[in-house]
Amino acid sequence: MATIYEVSEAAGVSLATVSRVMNGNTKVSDRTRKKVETAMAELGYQPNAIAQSLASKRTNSVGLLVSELHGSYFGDLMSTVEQALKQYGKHVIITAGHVDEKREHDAIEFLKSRRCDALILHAEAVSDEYLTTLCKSDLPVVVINRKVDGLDDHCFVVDNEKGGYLAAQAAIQQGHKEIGYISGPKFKKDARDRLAGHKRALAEAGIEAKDDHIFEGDFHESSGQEGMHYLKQHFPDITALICANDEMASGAMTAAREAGLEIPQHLSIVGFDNVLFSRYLYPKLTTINNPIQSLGEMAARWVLKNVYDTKINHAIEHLFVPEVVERHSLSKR
Amino acid sequence: MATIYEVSEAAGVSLATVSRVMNGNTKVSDRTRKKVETAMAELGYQPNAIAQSLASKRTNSVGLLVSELHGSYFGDLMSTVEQALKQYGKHVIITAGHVDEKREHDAIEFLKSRRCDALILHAEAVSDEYLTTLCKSDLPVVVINRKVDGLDDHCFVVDNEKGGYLAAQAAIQQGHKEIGYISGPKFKKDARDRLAGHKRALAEAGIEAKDDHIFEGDFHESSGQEGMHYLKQHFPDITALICANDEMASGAMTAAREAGLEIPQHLSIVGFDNVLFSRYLYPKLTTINNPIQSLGEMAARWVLKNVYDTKINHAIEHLFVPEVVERHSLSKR
DNA sequence: AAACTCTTTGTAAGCGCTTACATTTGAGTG
DNA sequence: CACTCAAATGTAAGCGCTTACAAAGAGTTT
Repeated sequence: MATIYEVSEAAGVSLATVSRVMNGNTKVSDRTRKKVETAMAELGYQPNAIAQSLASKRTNSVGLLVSELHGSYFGDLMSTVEQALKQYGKHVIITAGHVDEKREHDAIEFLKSRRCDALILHAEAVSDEYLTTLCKSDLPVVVINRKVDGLDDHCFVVDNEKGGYLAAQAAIQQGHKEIGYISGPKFKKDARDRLAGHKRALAEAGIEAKDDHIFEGDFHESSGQEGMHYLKQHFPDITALICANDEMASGAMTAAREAGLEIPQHLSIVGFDNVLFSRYLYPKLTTINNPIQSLGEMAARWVLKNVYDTKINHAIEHLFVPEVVERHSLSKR
Repeated sequence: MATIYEVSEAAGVSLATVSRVMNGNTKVSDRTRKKVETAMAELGYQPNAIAQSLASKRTNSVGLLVSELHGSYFGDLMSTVEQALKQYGKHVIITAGHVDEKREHDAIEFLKSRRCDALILHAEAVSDEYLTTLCKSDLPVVVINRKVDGLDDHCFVVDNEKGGYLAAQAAIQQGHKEIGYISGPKFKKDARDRLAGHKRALAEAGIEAKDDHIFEGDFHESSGQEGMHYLKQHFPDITALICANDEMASGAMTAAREAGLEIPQHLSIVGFDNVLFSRYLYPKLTTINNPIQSLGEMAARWVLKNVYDTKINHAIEHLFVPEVVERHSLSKR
């Protein structure tokens, strides 16, 4: 593999000049530029990004931490972030934290050791303190889908409380009064917020929020099934079920059907997130739009603007408001 | 950020010694090791992976090219590969090629410029020649889900022809004779192979393979819907529909239902891939297991063994055989 | 105690680039 | 034609590590 040195020899110029035509920032006369470019082409020269990074202290790569590498939600996130950055020649290095404190921590350390120019974190398990320290360091960091007090400028969040509120409200407006809820794990802030919104809506409508109508799941399909079993067994009179995400809603639908309940005739179901597959469920899932793609795009823009000084016209927003996506799994009581 | 130099000063040893305790390959006395480790801890030292890579000519990262960053299929692939490599301290750098020749090419060049130690490619658009040249270079390369003549040792594939055969056979065994088929895009080898298997099964059963019973989709959900519309309109008498992947099967199910067809009573549907969500469709999708995870794991093992000299016990296989996954979307004629 | 091993540690030369600074070039002046 | 001054190019010092090789210790043996 040819090095810059060989190119400089072949072109009869100095190392510095070759470097200059590569980076295009300083002036080089047309004639020498041509010479260098020919030499590069002849040698099939490809700059060594590692060496460039070491010398320039810039890797042109941004680290992205997600919880999992699979699943619609993270797929959408990764995809948007990558697209947005690639447009400007920046690359993402993706790692998974698996919602485990140590693994998230390790993943972040890995990204730091790779000398990413910035970090975009969908961190669920590490502490607020850790994130705060991280943001205070000179490595630019943004946090997705999590609000940390004092770090507002670094956080991109969706109003989960409002989303929870909207979901419940939608059910209430359809005349439902006995409403079950399958929550996400309570140690997660977004799960708590969604539940809080849910309760607020019930309270406003004068419906008593019974704690045992709430089943705590883990955001995975299987816990949606478990939740459905639990609710069906203990509270056969519920007419609507609200799930804190679409995966659990899908699980609940399966379980409901197995129990002989038709959706939405016997039981209405509302999800949350509006992941891609929610529209392919049967019946198509009524859900709350979680603009994860917008979050990802904003985070990417923030980085482009604040780290790479890219001129971006769009304003940068930090709070996103969810909306109800009406489909077919919710109907009149 | 502390450097190795500061650590060496703090510990009162030379650079080389610090490097030695980091890499743990050469002997260092316990006493100095302790001293160095303390110094590291005190300074919060974190090795600069970039500098390490430049000096050692090894990045401990392997490049992974996928077509998309979203979708179950690639999610599963990325996830498995990452897990397998992480176990041994190796990392993946993921890029997307978007099934476009230029973009795939660029993505591969990017991975090369990042000096990955090896490449795992799910390349669909670049030419066989390009891949062959690549494999001949001194950068270790393996190819997933694509067989390139002469590169057998580098390819990990599933027997798509057999899969197509099995899907059709399953339908035939249930007494179906009028069978529709929604194919993947014909420029893709795997799509062609699956279709070839399909035709072979029909031929063996003495069923005429009518070309207009075959709709060419693009492996995406929407083309499944289109295919269903087309078939329903032109060949209302088909009783079974085989789709070249699960996404299209899901689209077809939606379209079928909208057209008033119940599954599997009016129409049986068989998919291909057995992606995660296929079991959450309603009815649960009968499909062909595409062991993409095994492919990913094998590819990772190959790299560990051949590039990193890791001692791995398991044998490395190159050809995987698909199986029918019986669920509820296929029933007797 | 000298001679000889085998370990442990240090020295210094890169790895392939970038970039501050110095030097050269050459067009534009009076 | 000597004289500026800006533009183009070159020089060389790193960036933070690894690693061959040299040197120094620490035991052993005679």
